[in-house]
Amino acid sequence: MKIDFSAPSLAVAEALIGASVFVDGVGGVIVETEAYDQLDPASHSFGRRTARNAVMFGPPGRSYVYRSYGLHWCLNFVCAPAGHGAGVLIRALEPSRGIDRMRERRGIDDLRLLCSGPGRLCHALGVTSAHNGLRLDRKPFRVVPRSDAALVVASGVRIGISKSRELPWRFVLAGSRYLSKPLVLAP
DNA sequence: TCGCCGATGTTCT
DNA sequence: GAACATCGGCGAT
Repeated sequence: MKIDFSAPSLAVAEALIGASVFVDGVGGVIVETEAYDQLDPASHSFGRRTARNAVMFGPPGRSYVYRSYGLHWCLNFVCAPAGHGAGVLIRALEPSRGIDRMRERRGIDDLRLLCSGPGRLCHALGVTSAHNGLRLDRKPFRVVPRSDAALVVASGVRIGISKSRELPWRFVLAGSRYLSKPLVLAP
């Protein structure tokens, strides 16, 4: 089974929980995602196509990397058919491979803090603007679908946004200790 | 453990 | 000139 990135962002965000992502062999299990799309005021692709969000309007199955608050990088997977401006923000991983490399880059030891946040995981995996627009099925990326059919996915409201806060478009691996923040259910 | 706050670049008004 | 899909440090509890 492969992940179908041409599906809507909500479906992809749910399907990615329990999958693994690696950049040059460094990465882990995805435990937290958020869906965004063109009709969503909180999305970078809301409204019209611009230089920054261009990749979101391109073919699915590519990375969209942007700078957040002038300091951090954030990694998204573009999804839905080309032109839809949809994507999934990868918010947290449970580290599994290249842990020493991650500790080196992050300058901390605590496994739980290595990748528990969108900025943190990009730092740990070495993701920068150089990765913007790259295909996810080629080096340096590798995305492995989940194998555990029994895992439980929970959903709640997204984090750090001011618009469309009520939408339950955040997905997490239920019970994971590697989330950026606890899940908050939709009102 | 929690919450406030500054850092800092890019985008949009 | 304001807002922002964040993080880490600091002081208060």
